[in-house]
Amino acid sequence: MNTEILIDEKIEKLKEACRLHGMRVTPQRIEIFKEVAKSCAHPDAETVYEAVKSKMPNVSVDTVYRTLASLEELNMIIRVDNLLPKARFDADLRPHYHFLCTKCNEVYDIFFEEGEELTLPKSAEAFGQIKDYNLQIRGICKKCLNKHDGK
Amino acid sequence: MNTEILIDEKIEKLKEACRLHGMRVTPQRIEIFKEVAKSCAHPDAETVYEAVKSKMPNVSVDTVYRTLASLEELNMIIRVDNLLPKARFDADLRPHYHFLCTKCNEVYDIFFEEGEELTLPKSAEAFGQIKDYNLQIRGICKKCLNKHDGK
DNA sequence: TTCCTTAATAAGAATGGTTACTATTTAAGT
DNA sequence: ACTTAAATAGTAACCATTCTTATTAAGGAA
Repeated sequence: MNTEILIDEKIEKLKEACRLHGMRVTPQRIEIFKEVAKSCAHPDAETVYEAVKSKMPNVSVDTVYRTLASLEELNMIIRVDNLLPKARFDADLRPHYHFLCTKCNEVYDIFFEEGEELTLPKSAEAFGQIKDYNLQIRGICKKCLNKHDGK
Repeated sequence: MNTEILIDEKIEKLKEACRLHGMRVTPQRIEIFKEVAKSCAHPDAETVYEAVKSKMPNVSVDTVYRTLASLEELNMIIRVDNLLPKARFDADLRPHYHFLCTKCNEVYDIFFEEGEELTLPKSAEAFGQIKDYNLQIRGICKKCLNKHDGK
C-alpha cells in the first residue's frame, strides 16, 4: 500500500543521511526509525522499544534512546514538546503543530491551511539565531469530551 | 521599589485564590511563590528549593514540588515547555511566549506587539476544547552567539 | 573474500528529576 | 483554646533516561 512505499522512501533517505554523516546503517536504526515512521500516534521511547523488541528480541532500551536521539540529530524525526515525563517522537517533517489532550495524552497533528501560516513576532529575532519554533495547543480532545458526556 | 509592590499584590491574589479553593495559606506556599514571582529567570524546582531553603532551612524538596504543582493548578504560575529534563516556572501570566536558548538553556520572554497576535488555525478547534496554547522559539541567544564569536 | 578498525550494541547498573509514604505539625474554623 | 483535616519534613521509592563495559558487527582496506 501507499504508506509502505512512503516509509521505504523515508528509509532510503535515512540511509543516505547516515552515509552522509559517517554513521553506520544498522538494522536497529532502520527498525527503530520504521516504528516511528509508520505510527501516527507520536510514540514514546518505551512504545518504540516494545514494538522493535517483537522483531528484534535482543534490542536494548539504551539503543532505542540512543537511536531516537541520533535520528533527531539527523533531522529524520522530531521530538514533540508535551510537558509530560515521556518524550514523544514524530517522523512527519512537514511543518505542522500539535493538539495535546491533557486527559488521555493523545497527540494530534494540526496543519495550517494556506494563508493561516504562523508568523513570528518581529521582536523574536532580536533574541538570537532562531533554529525552529513550535506551537502546541492544549485541551481536551473530542474523544475524551464524548466519553465524559456519556457517563 | 515597584517590583516589590507588584509581588505583594501577587501574593494577595495568591492568598485569595487559596481561600477560594479551600487551600490553606502557609508560609511555605507564600515563600515558594515569592521566589518564582521575583525571578525573571524562569527558575526550576531545584533553584526555588535552594532559594527558599536559605530562608526556611527545613523546607523539603517535596513541598517545593507539591507547591509548584498546586500553584500551577491555581493558575498562579505556568510551567514552561522546554524539552529539557527540568521543569521551569513562570509567574508572569500576561500572554507571552518564550525564546529558549539551546546552548545555555536560558529562557527569554517574548511579547507580541499589537496586531502581531498569534491566531490559531481554524482546524484547531475541531480537535476538542482548547484550554491554552503555547509558542516556543528555539535557537541560540545573543549572549551565546557573542561568546562563540569572541573565541 | 578476509581482515581490521572502530562505531554501535546489549545488558545491566547508575543517575537525577520528581513523587510517594508516614509521622508530625499547623492553619483556620468552631 | 480545641479540634481536625490539610500541609509539611524527612526519607525512601519511582521511573524515564543515560552511562559503563564488554562484545558485536558495519564497512573500508588489503
